[in-house]
Amino acid sequence: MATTTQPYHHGDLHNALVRAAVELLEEDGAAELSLRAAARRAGVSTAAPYRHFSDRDALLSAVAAVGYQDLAARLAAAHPAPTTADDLAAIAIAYVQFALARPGLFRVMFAEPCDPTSPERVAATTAIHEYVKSIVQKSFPDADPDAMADAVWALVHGLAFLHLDGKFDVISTGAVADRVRAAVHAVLGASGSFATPPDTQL
Amino acid sequence: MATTTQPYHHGDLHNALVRAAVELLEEDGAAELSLRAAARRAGVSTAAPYRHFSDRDALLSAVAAVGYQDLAARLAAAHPAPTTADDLAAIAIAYVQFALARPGLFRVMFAEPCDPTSPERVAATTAIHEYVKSIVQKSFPDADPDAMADAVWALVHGLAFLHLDGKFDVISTGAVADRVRAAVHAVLGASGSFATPPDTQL
DNA sequence: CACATCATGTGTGCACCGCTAACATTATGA
DNA sequence: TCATAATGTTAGCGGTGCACACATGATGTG
Repeated sequence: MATTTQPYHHGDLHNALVRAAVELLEEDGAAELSLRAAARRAGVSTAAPYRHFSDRDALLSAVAAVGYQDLAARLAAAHPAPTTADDLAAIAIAYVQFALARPGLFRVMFAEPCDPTSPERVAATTAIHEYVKSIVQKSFPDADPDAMADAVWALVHGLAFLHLDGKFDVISTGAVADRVRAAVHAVLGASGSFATPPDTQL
Repeated sequence: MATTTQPYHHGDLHNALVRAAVELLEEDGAAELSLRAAARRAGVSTAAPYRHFSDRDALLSAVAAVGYQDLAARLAAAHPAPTTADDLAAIAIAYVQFALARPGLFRVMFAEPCDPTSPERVAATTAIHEYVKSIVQKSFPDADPDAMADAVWALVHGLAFLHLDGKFDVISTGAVADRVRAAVHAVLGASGSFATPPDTQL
């Protein structure tokens, strides 16, 4: 029989809270995520979440973890085995568009002054780091893999944040993609055109 | 004579609040900036700030604006007229160290879901953008200036954020500088070692 | 100088927040 | 069977952003 009366115990409140939190972030990308709001959406009292998360930060870390996985999936979908600059640009565009499409989630993942030692977080971010490194090793076999991985992630991450914060005055999604592609190509084809060293210069 | 009794009118509450807010951010880089805390530090009631700032966001924008100027000064001090990759690396290091030394301020400048149309903000960020562009034009005369400016700012900005958020597992300040330098050099010397196009590849 | 006006301060109150403590209910296993 | 632990509830504390009515004093006009 259907139970119109809610059972006292939720059953899977932990996951329900994470899902509710993600939904709230999707709906209002600007607003801060409130533990109480997540509880309301999950249909429990305001104190219930504390049985599953030690504090707000813990819920945020769990939310961020699902965000990292979503992001990884998006990047993999953008190009399975990138080798050329254009392949990398496609992944960069996917990264930036993830940030623009889900700003609330993206900020929780990266802009929140959270506890960076949360196991969920470190596992997910380490995975991203390894992913970038593996790509970089194939695309730039002669470069220092660690340094190059840092640089590529930073480039893409920086593009995402600057676009997200409106530091670049772009509007349409298509224009964003073009601009990201141009930036990636510019920096990946730069060393040849680097200004001549001081001694031979005017 | 000294006036131990505070006058009813503050005199320059606007600037006092901005200064108080910056101080609070410096003292506790992690904490959220509270309008009430800034008011307390400035020695006025909790409602007084609303005579000078329409809401919390407006104060944050003012705080961010001074942050942008400080940052610009730091960058200019790092190297007055960069042309080589090492010059650019020095500026990148200054940018990252600004973020690490003043995390609260840096987050207000870039990580806050604020109104990006605030005149103070756009003026300051446009100035940074122009600054980066002028540097890039001298260092990479053959590159598309706009695309290259986007890329360079994004690279440096991304490095700052990833270090700030602990996505890179580094501790000492010196190690951070080395790692940033390596990243900048890696990406600025990459195009020559780009993997050969698919047709000639295994 | 007298005085109206207005910018800028204060006090109070509301709704919301994170978090805790004490209590209620139900699932679990000895 | 029934103690116990897990997981819910209600109530409450201090903090926050913000709006309202009111107090104060600087400023310009007769």
